Amino acid sequence: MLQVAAIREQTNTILEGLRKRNFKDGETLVRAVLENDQRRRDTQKALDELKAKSNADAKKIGELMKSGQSADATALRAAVAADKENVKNLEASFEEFDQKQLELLYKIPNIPHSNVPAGVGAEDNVTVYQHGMVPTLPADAQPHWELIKKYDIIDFDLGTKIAGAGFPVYKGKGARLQRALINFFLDEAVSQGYREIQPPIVVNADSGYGTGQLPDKEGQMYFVNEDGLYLIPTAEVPITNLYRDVILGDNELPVKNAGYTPCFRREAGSWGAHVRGLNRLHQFDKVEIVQIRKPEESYETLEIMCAHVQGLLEKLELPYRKLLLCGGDMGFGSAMTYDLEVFSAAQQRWLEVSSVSNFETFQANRLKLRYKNKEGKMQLLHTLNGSALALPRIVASILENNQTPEGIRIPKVLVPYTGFDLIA
RNA sequence: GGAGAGGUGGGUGAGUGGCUGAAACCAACAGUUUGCUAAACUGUCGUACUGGGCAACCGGUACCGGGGGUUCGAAUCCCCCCCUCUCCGCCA
Repeated sequence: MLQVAAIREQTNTILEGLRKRNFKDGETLVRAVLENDQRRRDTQKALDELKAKSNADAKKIGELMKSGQSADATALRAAVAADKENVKNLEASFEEFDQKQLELLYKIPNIPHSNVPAGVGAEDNVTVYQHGMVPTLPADAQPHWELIKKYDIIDFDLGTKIAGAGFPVYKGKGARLQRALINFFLDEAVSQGYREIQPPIVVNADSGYGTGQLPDKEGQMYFVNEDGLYLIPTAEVPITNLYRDVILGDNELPVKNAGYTPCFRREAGSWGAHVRGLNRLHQFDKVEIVQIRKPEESYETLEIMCAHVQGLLEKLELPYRKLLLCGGDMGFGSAMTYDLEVFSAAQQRWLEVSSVSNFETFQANRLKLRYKNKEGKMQLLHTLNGSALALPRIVASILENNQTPEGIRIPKVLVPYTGFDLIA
């Protein structure tokens, strides 16, 4: 969430940023924040002054009683008791303004970085890099949802039977391929200096608010009502929340964590034409990389993280393109996002396999994640994260792009992990 | 799930209803001294919001697991919740 001070002091910059995002209610919300902020501060001032008076009076009563002037003490006591009612009222309205402020701030998305192109949707994203040849497949090439049946490696019907649609069962070499990819991705991350983390895959509400899934995406997470826990939609949530309410020392920075987790998404209302097979699931596997950086380093880090992901795709021999998302297509909390898309030959489509984002202070502000800078001043840190990588669409692409008359060819780099080089 | 103990500043840990935003020690930081390292000594050493200077600063308020309550006044008393530890039960 944005800082009120920023909204107050750089109102025009903020409004401009929201317009770039094509965020409709920007003007209204910002105005409401400013108005509420003023009232909140006025109330606090009045409240603080009244409390200061009461505190002083209370102290005086103690002194009077000690020196035996109990008549004076009793009189003063009555006066303070009268102030108490006012304190209560002021407290109540302050509470209201404070709560209102949070509610308003929760609704305002992050401000895009100046390099982010304007635009309203996917068609305005900018392709900044493209790599690899789009393979030409034989005329009888099949999409992955056919291939998985042909080779009996992923079973949607079984998943539907034991859980529901969107919960596939991986079998034999299909399961082995999953494990190979997870291990490969983790090894690659560790070799780049990331610390491997295995977090819980359920989180409490505080964590959901910390990284911004709540209240924004309440209905998109599975919720365990009995215990008040959410199934994580991405490892970003637990791994970033490790640093909720943390003040990091200079020697603890930068933070580079990576973790594999299953991810759970309800995907309510998002099942459309292009979601067959592995393209969209309720449960999938992902290795996530998370970095926490000083503000001045974060954009350089964003490029480095992107390069890491691109390296993975190149090692897997997949043709991909790198998109710089336009203002209108970015996630709520992001200041700049690159999407990486792999070309799926059999579907003739680009599939998003990774999203790498710099959140600047947007998450850190909610998380209260800070450090002391050289001048000894407390400062919010920048958080970044990226998928490195999400498995299902990678699997889909490998299956489709690498299909041969003999079977599915496994990328060389994975063979040590799978123990086989062909799914036949 | 049952019984008991406990949750205080980065850590250990004191705390009588007003003199406590909180002792002491350790750690950290700055300085002094010593030929270096070390030691010793001195000082600094929570966070948030807020008012003013609109900068190094000064003031106010709040915070001693969280939330309520009693009281003129609560870290200290009462209630609820959460968490940790020990023992028992159950169990991968």
